[in-house]
Amino acid sequence: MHVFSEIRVLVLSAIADLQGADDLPGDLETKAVTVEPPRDAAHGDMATNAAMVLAKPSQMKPRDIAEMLAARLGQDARVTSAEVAGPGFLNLRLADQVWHDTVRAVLTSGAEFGRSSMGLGQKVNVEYVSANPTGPLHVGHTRGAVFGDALASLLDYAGYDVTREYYINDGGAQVDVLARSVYLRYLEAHGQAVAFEDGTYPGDYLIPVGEALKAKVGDAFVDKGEQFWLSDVREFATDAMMELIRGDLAALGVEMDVFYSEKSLYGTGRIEEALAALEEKGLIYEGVLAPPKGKLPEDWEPREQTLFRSTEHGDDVDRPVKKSDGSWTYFAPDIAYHYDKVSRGFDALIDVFGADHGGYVKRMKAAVSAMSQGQVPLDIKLTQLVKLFKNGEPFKMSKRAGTFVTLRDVVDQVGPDVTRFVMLTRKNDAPLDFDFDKVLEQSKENPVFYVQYAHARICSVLRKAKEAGIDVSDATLAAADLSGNTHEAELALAKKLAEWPRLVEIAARSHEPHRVAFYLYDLASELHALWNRGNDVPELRFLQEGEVTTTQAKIAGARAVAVVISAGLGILGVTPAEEMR
RNA sequence: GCACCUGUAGCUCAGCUGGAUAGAGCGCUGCCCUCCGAAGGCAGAGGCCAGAGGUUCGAAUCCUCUCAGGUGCGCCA
Repeated sequence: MHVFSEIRVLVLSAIADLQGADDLPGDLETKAVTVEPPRDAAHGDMATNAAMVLAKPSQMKPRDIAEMLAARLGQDARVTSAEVAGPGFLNLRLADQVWHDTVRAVLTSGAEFGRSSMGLGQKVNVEYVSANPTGPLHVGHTRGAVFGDALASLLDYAGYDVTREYYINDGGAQVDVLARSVYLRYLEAHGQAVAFEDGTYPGDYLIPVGEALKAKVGDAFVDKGEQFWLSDVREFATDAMMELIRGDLAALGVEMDVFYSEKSLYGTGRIEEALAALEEKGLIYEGVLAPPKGKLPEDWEPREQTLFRSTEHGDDVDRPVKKSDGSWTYFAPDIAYHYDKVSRGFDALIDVFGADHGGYVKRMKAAVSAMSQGQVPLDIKLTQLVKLFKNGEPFKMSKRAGTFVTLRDVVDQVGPDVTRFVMLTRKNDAPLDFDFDKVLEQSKENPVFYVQYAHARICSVLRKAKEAGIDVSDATLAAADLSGNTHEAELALAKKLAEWPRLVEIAARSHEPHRVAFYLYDLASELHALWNRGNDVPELRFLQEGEVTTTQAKIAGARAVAVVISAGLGILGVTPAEEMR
C-alpha cells in the first residue's frame, strides 16, 4: 500500500468516526472519495474531495464537512496541517518523516517498490505484433511491438499474470503469394531468369530463402507445376519468415510466450466449433448485406453469405464469416482464435493492432462479448502511424519498389533502448514523429537522453562516494538518518518518488505505458533541479566533504531516484545508463 | 454516406478517467559553473483547451450537434 491509499484509508476512517458520532448520515457512498496530489504543490501534499462528494447525500455544506474532517485528520501524526480551501477541498500537508520513509522504502524494496497487487493475479493475454509472416518487420510493427511489450511488462508489474502472444497469419492467401515469391527466388538460385510481377513479393530478403530451399531440395521442384510444390514451399517459407521475425523481435528485446498459428485452426474443427458456439446463441445466419451507403463499388451485387449477428453486441452491421464461394473470411479464424483465448481461461484480453485495423475493432469485441457472455473484456489498442524523418526531412518508404524501412534499419541505427523509449513518448492513438537524428541528440529536448543523464549523474555521485571510501550500499543508505533532508527541493524529489506506485496503477488500469515514460521525465527533471540547486546552496550537494553520515543521507535520496528510474526503464524495456559517453 | 481516432501556447506534445489559477520541451528575453557531469538549472513573455449547446457544487476531460485532419468500409489479410 502506498502513501496515497494510506491517507485515503485515514480519510475514510475519519468519515466513519463522524458517522459514529452522528455528525454524518450512516449510509454514505464513499467510492468517489479520492486522495491525490494537488495540481499546484502550493496547496499542499495531498488533497481530498471527500467533503464535496459527501455534501449532497448528507444535505450539508461541503465546507462544514471539510472542517469536521480537518479536525479529525489533524490528530494523526503524519498530518501536519489540514486546511479547507476553495469549494470544499481539504488540503493536507504531511510530515517530513512520511517522505523520508518513502525514500527508505525504495532503498529497502529496490525495483519492487512500486510493484502493485492491483491485478490480483488475474490472467491477461496481450497479443501484439502478429505481423504476416511474409517479410521482415517494419517501423509500424516496431511501434506495436514496443507498445505491446511495455504494456505487458507494466501489467505484470501491476500484479497481473501476463501472457505475451503472437498470432501467426499463416493461413490466408498471403502465404501462397509468399510461397510463389520464394519459388521464383528458388528458380533464380538455379540460374533461371525470373520476373516479379504484381502479386509477388520482390524483396531481396527472399533471395537467401530461395537459396536455402535449393540447398534443401535440390532441383526437385524445378519446372514442376504449382500443385506439386506449393504446400511444401509455403511451409518452408513461413518457417523461414518466422525465424526472420523472431530475430527482429530479439534485436528489439521482445520475447513472446506463445506463437499461435492461424493454420492450426483449419481442418481441425476449431473454426466450426467456435462458430457453433455462436450459432447456439442464434447469432449466425444466412443473409444478404445491404450495400455500403454513399458511392457503390463498381462490381457490387447482392450475395447471400453466412453472417455473424455482431449488431447484437454493439457493431454497426452484421459481418460475414464466409465468402460468397463458401470459404472462410479472415474473420472466421480470428473468431476461433479469440474463442480459444477465452477457453484458455484468460480474465481479460488485449489486442494491439495497427491503426489500419480500426474498422475491425467493433466486430472483434462483439465476437468476444458473445463468446464469453460478456465476462471477458477485450481491449483493442490501435497504434497510429510512425512518420520517419531524417535531418528534419520526411523519409518515405516505397513498398512497391520492395524497399521499406525495417525494424532492423531503425534498431541498427539508434539501438533498441532509444527505439523503445522514443516510441513510448507518445500515447498509442497519436501519430508519432521519429527523427533519426533528433533521437540521438544529447540534449534535454530528447527525453531518452534526459532520463538517462539523470541516472548517470546519480551513478557518478555513487562512484565518487565510493572512491572517497564511503559505504553507499543500499542497506547502509536505508539505515541512514534522513532527518536532515528538509530542504524543499529534497522533499519535492521524495514526493515525486511517492507518486510512482500510484502512477503504475493508473497507467496499468488505463493500459497506457506512455505514462511511465512521462513520469520518468518528470522525475529526472526534479533530480536535475535539485542537482543545480547545489550550485547555490552547498548544503544540497550530495557529496559533503568530510561528513560521512550527511553524505550518506543525501545520497540515499539520489540513489532512491536511480532505483525508480531503473525500475521504470525496466518496464519500458530500456537499460539504464551508468554513464554518458 | 457510415464508423473509429485526433483537434490544448508560434511549433511538438502531457494533462493522474470530473477538481482549485490548464502544464512541459523547442523557439524568444534575461540570469546561474574557483563547487558532485552546465550534455544541466532558474526566471519571464506566450491560452476563448477547434466551435456551439447540455449534464452538476465543478468540464480540456462526460453527452449531443457542427467544423477540420487521419484511418477504414461484403467477395484482402
